[in-house]
Amino acid sequence: MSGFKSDFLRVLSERGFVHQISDPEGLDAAALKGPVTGYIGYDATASSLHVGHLTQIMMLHWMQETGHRPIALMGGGTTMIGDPSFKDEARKLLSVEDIGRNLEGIRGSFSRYLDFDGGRAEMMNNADWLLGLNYVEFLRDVGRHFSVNRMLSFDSVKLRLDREQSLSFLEFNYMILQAYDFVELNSRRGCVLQMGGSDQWGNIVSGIDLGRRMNDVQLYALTSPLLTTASGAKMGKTAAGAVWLDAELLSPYDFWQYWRNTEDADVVRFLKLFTTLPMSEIDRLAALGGAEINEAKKVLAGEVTTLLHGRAAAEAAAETARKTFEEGALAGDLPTIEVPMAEIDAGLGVLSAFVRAGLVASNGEARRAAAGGGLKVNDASVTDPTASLSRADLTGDGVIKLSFGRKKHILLRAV
RNA sequence: GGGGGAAUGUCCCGAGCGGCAAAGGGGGCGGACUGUAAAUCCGCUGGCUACGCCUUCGUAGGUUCGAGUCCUACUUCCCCCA
Repeated sequence: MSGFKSDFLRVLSERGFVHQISDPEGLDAAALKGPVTGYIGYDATASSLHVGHLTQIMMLHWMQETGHRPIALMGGGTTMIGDPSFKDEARKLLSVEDIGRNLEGIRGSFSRYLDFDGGRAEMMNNADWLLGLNYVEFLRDVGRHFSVNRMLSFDSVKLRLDREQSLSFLEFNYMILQAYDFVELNSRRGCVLQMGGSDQWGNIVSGIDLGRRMNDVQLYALTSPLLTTASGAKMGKTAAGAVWLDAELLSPYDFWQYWRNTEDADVVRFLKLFTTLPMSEIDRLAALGGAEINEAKKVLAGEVTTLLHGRAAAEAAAETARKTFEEGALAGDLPTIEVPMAEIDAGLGVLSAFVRAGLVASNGEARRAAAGGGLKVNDASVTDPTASLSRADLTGDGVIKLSFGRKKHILLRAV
């Protein structure tokens, strides 16, 4: 698997980013000869990227680190269509306004990982060339190179066809547009590599074929493995939803916690993929066993959070976690909600306080959680569901600590 | 075009003689054990102003004291024949 001569492929390979490469020797040689331009596309299906995208972002990061030129391609055009790959049903079409808003949200995340100064990296948007296409012209220039027979044979649409779920003509075109993007980037920027998750293989290879047919150029594909945790769950999902990169949607503290709670079996793999620590350091951490592996998890959480939110935010998160979990003390910068003092004086029910804090979804859930011993007010279990909070529950700092389970804590601040 | 079957708790799979808030899994959450891990064991897994009330079984009607369960039409999917 290794034996690559270029820094670029050697690093990606030893850190576990490589699933498939279309022409490993050819790409290795190209990367050895000089700077290679490569891209990854991101569709604007949500207002923020999440942990599932992080692998792809790190690949662009390493590309730049090893002396090449990454392009982050915003899918302002392709998001209008929606990628049907491996989806069992069509996704709802997003409005133009939503797409625009989502793109804005996504853009910000990249600056933490890529240095855009002096054209060392670039952000582009396929809306710039896709939206103005002339239909008939496009069909004659590009469409004629695609075989429907072949497109129907791809694994990515197999699920849909097997279930005889409708695959609309709109979605069917996604692959063609993505292939066209690749060729367009090749013409515009000399881009010869497209990377992506393993589910993108078919789409990427279509672009390679199209490049050869239209312009007789040699393009390359590199995909990363689909990430799951050691126990088989998809990466980046928690009870609360996706693990967002945008601090507005997921606080740095919660982001840090997500990594801190990594399963033992995943720690080394994640250190390689999601941090920039040198391999020697990772090897050292990998040697930790038993309870000591918690140190490795803290390093993991610290490094990943630092990359995304900065050193200060990472240290604050680590400190809050230390106080909360290791000292059992009340850390002042836990997530906080504000409640008017008048409501507390009026006797705010414990159950509704937990609902207000967003720790549980309903009074009923709060009631059940209390019955199961899962609710705590200032570290004391709630046994009476009809109890109310009062001024007397306020700690010295004027807050009440609400805990659901051992890991979720919210401060209720009276104002 | 003809014939047969199926849609269940808005996470998924899946049982369901006309009395059902609806079996059982998975997943998730909580508890115990640990190391803020995994594995294991236990509990919970419609809503509410809560010994009662309200809303749920593809959609819309109907029969019935009462329907997820029976009838009709429609929608979507699966299988067989042409």
